[in-house]
Amino acid sequence: MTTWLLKTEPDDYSYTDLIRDKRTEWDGVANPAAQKHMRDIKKGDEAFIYHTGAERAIAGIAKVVRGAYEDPAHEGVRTAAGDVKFTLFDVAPGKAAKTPGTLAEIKADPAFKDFDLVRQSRLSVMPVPPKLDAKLRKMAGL
DNA sequence: GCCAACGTTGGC
DNA sequence: GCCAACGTTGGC
Repeated sequence: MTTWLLKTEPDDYSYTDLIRDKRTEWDGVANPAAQKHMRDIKKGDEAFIYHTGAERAIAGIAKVVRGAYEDPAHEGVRTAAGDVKFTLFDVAPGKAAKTPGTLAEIKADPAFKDFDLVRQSRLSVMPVPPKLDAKLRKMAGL
């Protein structure tokens, strides 16, 4: 069981949209580093949904209802290492955050100093180490 | 609105 | 295969 963090621009797709849809394919990720992480996403994993843009806060947590599978839009494309290059996974809403776990709050805690969200601001899919997972849940009231 | 950090593209 | 130019993301 791994916990992930998924970034989204709420104007494009927000946690509220996920609640409305009840389930969605997490697509639109082209970045190779993010795709590398996505291949490891399994059914039963959980994922914080983080809103970028003006919000910069955790909006809620989602459940992975279908683990990584090949994106039919890019079928047959492989990486140099022979992995499926483009995968998708499906998520369903979990709980909405009671309190926003803001980026400012995250940055204020030295434990997050090496976290990808802080270190590599452009990465859109990243694993959350267990210690940070617990802290984030506390911050967001999840 | 700006710009740093990073990815991608295309000419060589 | 390198790298300069260009495009994009996301925090500020």
